[in-house]
Amino acid sequence: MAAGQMAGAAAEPALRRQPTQRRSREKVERILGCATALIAEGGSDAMRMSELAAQAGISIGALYQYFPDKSAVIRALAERCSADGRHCIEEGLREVHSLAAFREAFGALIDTYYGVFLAEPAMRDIWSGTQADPALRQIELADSRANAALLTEVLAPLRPAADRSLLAAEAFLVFHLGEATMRLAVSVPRAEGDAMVAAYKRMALVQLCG
Amino acid sequence: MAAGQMAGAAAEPALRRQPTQRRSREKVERILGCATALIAEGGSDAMRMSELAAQAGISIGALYQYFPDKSAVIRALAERCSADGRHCIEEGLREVHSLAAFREAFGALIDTYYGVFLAEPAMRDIWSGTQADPALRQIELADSRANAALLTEVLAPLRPAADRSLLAAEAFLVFHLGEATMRLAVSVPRAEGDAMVAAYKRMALVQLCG
DNA sequence: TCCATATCTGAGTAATCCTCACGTTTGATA
DNA sequence: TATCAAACGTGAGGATTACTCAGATATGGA
Repeated sequence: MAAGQMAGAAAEPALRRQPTQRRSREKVERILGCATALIAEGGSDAMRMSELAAQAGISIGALYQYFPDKSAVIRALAERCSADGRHCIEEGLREVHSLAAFREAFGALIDTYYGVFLAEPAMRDIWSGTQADPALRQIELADSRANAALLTEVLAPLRPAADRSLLAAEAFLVFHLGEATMRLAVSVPRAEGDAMVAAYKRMALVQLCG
Repeated sequence: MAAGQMAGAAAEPALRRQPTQRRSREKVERILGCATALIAEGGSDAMRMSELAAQAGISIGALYQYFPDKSAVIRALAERCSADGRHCIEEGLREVHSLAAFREAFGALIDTYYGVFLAEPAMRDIWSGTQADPALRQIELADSRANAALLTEVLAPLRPAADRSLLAAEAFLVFHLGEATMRLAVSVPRAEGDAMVAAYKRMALVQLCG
């Protein structure tokens, strides 16, 4: 799916002012960077729009010229994360032409993902608000579906006997459970978290590779 | 000075006023019932404390005599849910003395849980706010751990070769992923959700029973 | 230099959580 | 039954915060 814009009723755009000039684009980047830092500190609920504006070195009014509301800032971060993740998966599955290669590539992807989760508290917080904000939930579901489609595309030729649409649904679930595993793993002692990620890998591979 | 009913120095008690009289206890019940209805309508973020007081037929001040703040209402509902769930699991695993019986009992429990999730939108919403409110997260983690301990207690004798602490960690993960599966399953078309729950059962049983 | 357009500013508005000083009800006891 | 202290209830208002808008400032071309 190449469509970047979300389907559905005419929602407000993610950015109020289209950053045509380079200066504006840099400002948006600075805002998002500050937002990441503030969310990492105390979560997105504790992030104050006034504080964000101050950190970014602009007035509250200017901030609201770029983003229509607070949730749009969160959404922009989520979309950026989502794109990064998909790119990572595309790279990781590029040269996979056997089940053995798939197992190895999948394990490596999970390890990478786990590393990012350990390193980026802001990311954990953003995806946790997924039920409260329907727009954010849409992003997450679309993300999981797209990633599952990538998996399915690689897996289907390797498992010609499997029903393709069932495979897609299972890949969707496996992906979602990967995120849940990460969230849990980073909130228990490190050794236990590592064991959980390992257990998840086993479960996922049994499900995906049979 | 108020009489020293404060047990711990750090955390505020779930109920501000101890309901010594029957009238008060009934009132707490009515408040929680109205809260469930309001959350089912639009989520806990959209629940207004003033609206909750109006629905329960009391003033805003009276509401705050029972609950120290809004999150305490949510927590009270979460704790109630949690206790119900644990009771359900204890019942379901009572007479399990073989792996075959375990498989059947586990499947039945998941089906029950899925049914509750489909029927109770308020429950979905409450558990989704789990990252934003640390106290709620603690309840959820403690709940998962307690339930995993129940599973482990039943499973360990059936799998004497398995390492018990590893089994406990895996049961913890499996439990958590069950919740994640439910959340996902209820937000996709019914047929796909059913397929996901079935896939989860397979994965969980492979992991738990070998 | 002058003007049109783009961008910025920050005090103010509205919505909401929660408090507190004071009024009302209850039930044990005289 | 009458009394009163403690339990319970009330709702206007304080405090916080997302978001707006009328006016100020910066920019770049003629």
